[in-house]
Amino acid sequence: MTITQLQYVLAVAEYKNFTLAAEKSFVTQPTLSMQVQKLEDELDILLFDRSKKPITITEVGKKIVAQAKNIVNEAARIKDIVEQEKGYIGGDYVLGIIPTIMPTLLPMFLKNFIQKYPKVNLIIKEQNTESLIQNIEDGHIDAAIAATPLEVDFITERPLYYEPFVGYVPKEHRLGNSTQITPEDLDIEDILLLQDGHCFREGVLNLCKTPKIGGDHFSLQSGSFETLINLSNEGLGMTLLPYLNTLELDDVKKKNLKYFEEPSPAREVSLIYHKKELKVQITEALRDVITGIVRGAIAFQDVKIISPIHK
Amino acid sequence: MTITQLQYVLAVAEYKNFTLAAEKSFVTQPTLSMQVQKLEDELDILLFDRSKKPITITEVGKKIVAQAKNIVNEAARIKDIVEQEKGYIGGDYVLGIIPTIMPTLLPMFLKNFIQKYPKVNLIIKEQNTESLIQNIEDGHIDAAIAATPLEVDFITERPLYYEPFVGYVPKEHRLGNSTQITPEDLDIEDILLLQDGHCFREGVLNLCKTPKIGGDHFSLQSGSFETLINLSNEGLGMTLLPYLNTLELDDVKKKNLKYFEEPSPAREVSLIYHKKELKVQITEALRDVITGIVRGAIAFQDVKIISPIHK
DNA sequence: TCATGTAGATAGTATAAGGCTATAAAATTA
DNA sequence: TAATTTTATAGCCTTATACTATCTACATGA
Repeated sequence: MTITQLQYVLAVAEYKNFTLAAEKSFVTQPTLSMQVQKLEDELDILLFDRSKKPITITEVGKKIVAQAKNIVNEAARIKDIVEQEKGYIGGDYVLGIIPTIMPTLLPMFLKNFIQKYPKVNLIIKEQNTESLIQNIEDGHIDAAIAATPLEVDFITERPLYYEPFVGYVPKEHRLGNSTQITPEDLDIEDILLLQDGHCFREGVLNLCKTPKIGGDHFSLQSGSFETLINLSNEGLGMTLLPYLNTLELDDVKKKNLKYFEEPSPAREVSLIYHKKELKVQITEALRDVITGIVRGAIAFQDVKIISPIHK
Repeated sequence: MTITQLQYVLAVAEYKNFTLAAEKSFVTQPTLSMQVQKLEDELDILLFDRSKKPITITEVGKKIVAQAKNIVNEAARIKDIVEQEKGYIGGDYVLGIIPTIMPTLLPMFLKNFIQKYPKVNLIIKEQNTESLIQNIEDGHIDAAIAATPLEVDFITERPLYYEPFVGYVPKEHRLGNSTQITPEDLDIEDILLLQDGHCFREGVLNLCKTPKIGGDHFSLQSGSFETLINLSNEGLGMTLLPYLNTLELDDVKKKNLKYFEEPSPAREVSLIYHKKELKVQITEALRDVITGIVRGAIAFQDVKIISPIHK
């Protein structure tokens, strides 16, 4: 039994296809097939049922795959330990970011980070929270930036900042004349929200439903806040913007912003990664850069965190 | 990097000697040396300082060794999973037992166990608690039977039974006429104890010192209770016997037994093993056999457990 | 001091492992 | 049934991993 064989098994388990698994493992299909067979012979057990299409994993196979994940992860940490020892910060690093954070946060730290750590090849992927979690589990993403808390058992969350929400209320709206707003002012019937995540829970906003417009169900898949603002201006209701998104608005639109009374509802934005930490130094470096930069940009005192998950 | 290489590194780390490590790994010294070198080359780091005698492990080496232990352990579990799946209960199984439990407990379950699981090659080692813990950490012992709680972080304890202590008091002794005794009756100055372990702590007996006789320090290294009884009969003081040891005494000696008032002080005897469980099925089988047999032999209700460790 | 012993490194070699290309076989899809 | 996709097999080459034999470095003691 070798670590390589276990990696091949993991690839097959993931892609349910030997040819594809071989490609992803950067070897030819026969090479991978042979190694998987060898392991099956050695253990004298069938890991995959090749008679079905797509290939299925046997019951023992599932247990072995789970354990193989462990082993491969732990083995990867050896390399980590060595790099940490050498003080080397470099190599590929895949960072996932959810769409509603990407456009505002990335420009703030990217240039700074790649200047400071030129040997790191940062690969950014925009994905929704669900995909991020899956990819972290599979080891395709080294860390991600998302709204927390997520309460996923294999994920470590390191809060980066707390970002208050700001109301965007056109003049014609029923709240158009108020200077400050409170969570109680909000009404599910005239508020526009992105589908991605933010579940405004009990005690704060209590709007844990699919956004509606009028009576029609209407969901904005990976829409931008720009779209929400435009819809809002069309009289379809008010909306909520994360604080960082309000900074780049033009003066006309800024006039429609209504801040919440403190404690302002806010989202917790965290760097998340697998509990079996890999590339620790890069993750720490990234966290340092982001918190250092954000510290200046967001200085709200009293916030109330809104959980992004639907229970 | 291969699992084999990591195993070789572990062997060198343990024996601090390449030749011996090679022997224990059942390969020749050059083979092992080469593989260790190859790993060092691959990681581009020195794991061992060969200039010193005996060999020392570098700082990085220590971290790598710790991680290698993890990996090798996790890899061993693969075999475990397969055997569990096949329902196979067999192979070598090394069980450690402390000297004060060995002579009474082993005869009770050994025959039964080897009949029930003929494919298991049970290897029994008598060792003190300290050695057992070390050997469990090093993977040389699969499980052990010892007095608990030990509070060792990498060890799982599974209590087997609670064994009360019984006083052995010769007629001439100051307590010779009492029918029952209490912990308060005991006096460090006239009690004979084995050095191995049992630390009678606050709240129960509070005799956490090296046994004395008269004023002279006198310690019985791995002595038997037989010796204690003989010394006691010589007028050197009373002693304490674990319940199971009292069953085999002759009638004359049995008359000197004084039971404690309930709650009787007792030791907790547990099956202990590494948290990264290996050979789970055998361990479970062993536990089943022992608890099944002991259930009949010990039926005390109210006991107060004495911790075996010195704080 | 010099022989002697002990421990680790090195050299040379046989066998096995792990990779490749080419191709066959099996199963699915058109 | 033909075409396509997917996995298994065969044959070959290179590298790894084991071995034996030997060398080197360093203690140790006569």
